[in-house]
Amino acid sequence: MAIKIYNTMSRKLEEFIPGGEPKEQITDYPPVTIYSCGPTVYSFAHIGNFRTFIFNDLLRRYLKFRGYSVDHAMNITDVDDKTIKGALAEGITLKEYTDKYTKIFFEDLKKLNIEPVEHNPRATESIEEMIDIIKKIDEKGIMYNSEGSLYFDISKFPQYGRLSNLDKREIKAGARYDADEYNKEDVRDFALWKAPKENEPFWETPYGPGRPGWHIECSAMIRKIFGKTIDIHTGGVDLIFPHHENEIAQSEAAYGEKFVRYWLHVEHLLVDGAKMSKSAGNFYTLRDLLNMGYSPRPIRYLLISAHYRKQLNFTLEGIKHSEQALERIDNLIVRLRDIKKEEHNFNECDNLIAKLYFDFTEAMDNDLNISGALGVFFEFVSKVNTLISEEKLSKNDAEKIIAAINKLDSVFGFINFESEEDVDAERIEALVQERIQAKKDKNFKRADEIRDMLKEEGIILEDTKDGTRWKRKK
RNA sequence: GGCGCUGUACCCAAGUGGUAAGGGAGAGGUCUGCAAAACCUUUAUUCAGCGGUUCGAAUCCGCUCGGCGCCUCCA
Repeated sequence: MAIKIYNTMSRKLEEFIPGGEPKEQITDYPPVTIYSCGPTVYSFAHIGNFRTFIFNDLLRRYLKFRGYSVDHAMNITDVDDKTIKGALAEGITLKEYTDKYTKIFFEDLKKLNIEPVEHNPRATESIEEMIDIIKKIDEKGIMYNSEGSLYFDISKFPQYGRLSNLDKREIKAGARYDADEYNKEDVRDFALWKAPKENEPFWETPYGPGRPGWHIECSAMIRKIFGKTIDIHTGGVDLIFPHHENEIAQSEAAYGEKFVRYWLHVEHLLVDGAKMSKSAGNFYTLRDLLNMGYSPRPIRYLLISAHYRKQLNFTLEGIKHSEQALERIDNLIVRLRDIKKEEHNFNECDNLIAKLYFDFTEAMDNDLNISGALGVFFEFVSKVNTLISEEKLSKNDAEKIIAAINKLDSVFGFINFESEEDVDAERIEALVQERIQAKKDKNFKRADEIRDMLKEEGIILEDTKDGTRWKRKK
């Protein structure tokens, strides 16, 4: 059984073979090389952006779950029109400006429980490698210089357009192909290197001073970090054209070898039925939502729970639904931890867990079908709840089940969330004890009073036959 | 105009040829001093619509209607 993923290049579901060479065992494969297009650090990322980054996270986590090791890079674009403009507007250096938003970006990633990746190259730290590629392209005569800017010559790269299927495209009447201020021979040619304008930062090169075009950094970083064909390249669907098409053109023209084996593209997050985007103004940042009182955990759940190739319509109601779903999982774990029974009289626990793994893997192997996998998981939750109600599980069974849930959570990343120690634990515990005594004394008025008081603080009490447990409402 | 994604219950969402997963919400029941949690039962003769292929289709084909995106910076 192998993982199947949808490759934008072939528009088909393909069996995933890292390195292009089938091996006997998963552990025989070299680390899976992944490159993900990261953010341009000119302002806060919005949660549409995070949908893609959470998908990247799901992908690498699942590969690891399946036994692959991963070598994953995500870039930080820290020089482009927007960052330059932003720095200028604030009267600080480009570096000061981009450092600020880079830091915020990584904080947000952490809040969403997105694993750090192995490499986070910055565009401004990869100039040398960009020039290397440009030299190669130059040697092959596939570029030209126009007013100090260097352009890739589409007409000399016949494969251009294979990824986006736009090679034979007709130009829509009125399309703004003349938007670029520079002189290009063909409207579809794109800048490898841009001549400096007034007040803009620039780097000295054998081709003269200037700054990178947008697409060159990804090609350069991939070469710098991986040095050869990579397995997976990810990004939002809006990057298929022109960004990824241009990356392919640059890298394959320069090095004459296949650039990427599998192209994975994440569909957009919609809000009110339209694409969430900065320019449209219809976006939420993570901070917006946190300020509204939502937690990162249900946000992660919501963004991860729909299949990545389907548009997902974001609503605040969706976050609430996610909170409820998570509560169901949390309640199960609380119940499992509460089991004290020592003797074993149930023999199906291992089978139940084995089936969980099998069905989960089957769903996820199919192009990372997380919704199917969640269905499998919640069926398991129901079964275990029933077993607990029937008092069939021992403490040992419960521990095995918790371990299995944690194993799946190495992929989900929304169950075990960092939670701070409860500073009020002692006080709450004392009140709980007082209430137990009140109940014994049939003083239900006082008992309810305590319960209501704690509820005000968001603390839920649950009476079980073994005593009272409490939890914070998430 | 070209290239894509998409339309499944009140909401979210799997299923891509074998007779509709799962979550939320709703209703009834069990348990409980009352709750909460959990469990049980229940909620789509039907998958935008209409044709076709097939023993059999939500799944394949055709047409129609609707939503979204890319073709310009964009995850």
